[in-house]
Amino acid sequence: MPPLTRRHPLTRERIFDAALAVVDRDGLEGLTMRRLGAELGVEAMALYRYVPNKEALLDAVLERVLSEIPAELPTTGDWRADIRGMFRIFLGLMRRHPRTIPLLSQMVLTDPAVARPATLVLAVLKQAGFAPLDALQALATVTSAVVGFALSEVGTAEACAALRERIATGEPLEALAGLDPVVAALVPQLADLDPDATFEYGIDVILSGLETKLGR
Amino acid sequence: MPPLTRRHPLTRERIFDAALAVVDRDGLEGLTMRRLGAELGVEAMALYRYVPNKEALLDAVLERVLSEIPAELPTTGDWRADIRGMFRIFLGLMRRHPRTIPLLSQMVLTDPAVARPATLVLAVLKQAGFAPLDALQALATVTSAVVGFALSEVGTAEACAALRERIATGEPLEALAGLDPVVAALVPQLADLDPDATFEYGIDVILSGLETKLGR
DNA sequence: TCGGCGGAGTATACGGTGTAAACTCGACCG
DNA sequence: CGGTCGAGTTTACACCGTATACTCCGCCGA
Repeated sequence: MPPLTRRHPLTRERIFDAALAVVDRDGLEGLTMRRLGAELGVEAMALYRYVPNKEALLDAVLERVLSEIPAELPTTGDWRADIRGMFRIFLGLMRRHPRTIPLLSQMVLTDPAVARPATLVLAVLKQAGFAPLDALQALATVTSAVVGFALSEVGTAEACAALRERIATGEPLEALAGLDPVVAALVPQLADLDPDATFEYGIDVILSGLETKLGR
Repeated sequence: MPPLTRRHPLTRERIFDAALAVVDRDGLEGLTMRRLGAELGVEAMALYRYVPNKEALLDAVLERVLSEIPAELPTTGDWRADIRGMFRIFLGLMRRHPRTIPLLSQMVLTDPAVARPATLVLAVLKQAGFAPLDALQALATVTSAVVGFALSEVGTAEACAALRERIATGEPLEALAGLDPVVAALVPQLADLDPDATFEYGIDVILSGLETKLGR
């Protein structure tokens, strides 16, 4: 990356790259116009020549993240495998940029950056034989689920770490006080759940559910 | 509600009620210590006698929302119907308080207010015959999905309204430019999707998927 | 009846935020 | 070589969360 000179001024791309880097490192509330400016060796107000406001900056960061989704994926002919693959790509995205998940969780289909990968899923579902309306609802189900998965996975991650520590030190969990003890005994085991296994479990559930819908 | 007097000072409960009211009305970023104080006829700093900081205030708002979940629900003996009912209760919660969804989407199971309804689901799954580990993973699947559903539903709601308008005026959708036209033609129909039907579709998918898991 | 005490709420202040408006100043073009 | 234009800076404002010090009322013991 060339240094910032009169001949190589700021760029929207430069700004968005730096913004994503800041978010990845410091989280969403660590992204500040002044901090981002400093990251680029520039005053905060310089950014406003390239971005109308902070909201637009965040939109662009979301788009930058989504752009990591390949433009097209090889389809195997097995729609279940294809959907599973897309699930995994999206989860990978969220694991690479966990601090952007609040952004990703609020994406809407009318955003072009979102519509593109969505049509990939739609195409696979259509090919699989889903009727148009069913394909749309299946798309909603799949995307909702994968966003929910990623949200709960990263959200629970550090909580689970704390939980594990509390269990190791033998400290009781006041969260479970007063609950049905038999059931409550299950909750601490959440800390031992393998995220990948849980994720694959969820995919299995949704895929076989979709299969049932398709067969009917 | 009695007026604010020396005999009836502020209360954590009063504060949390007002905070939820503000969030419901103005959204999360409309909730400000000063605004909340004004709402209660008090200076912002007065709140700090009852709440250590704003984060704790938001936690309490989340808890207040979750407290609307009934302490126990009548179980019908049909686990599928019971899970469906819990899905609907949770969705209702999010529809009643859509601006709190960013809060709800980040809840963790170690929070007592979250653990209580979670054990309700776990109990039903256990009763249905799920092995402990499966019940946990099924719980993760169900909660992830319902959070994802609600997120995408309210997130898409106003976008769909705009979409419908754009379609009515015949304006083309630049979001779909350059995409496979056959597939892209499906996307605008999202605006016509009935939220309830989409939601029930998702429940169907997950329930029949879980059933498959149970049968194996 | 009085005095002081404690606690609820206030006043003030500080560093941080997003951003509007005016400004500077160097590189290019005629 | 002088003017212009545009990238970046400076300054300013309203608002944010919150630390600290303050005020002042209502109760309690004497």
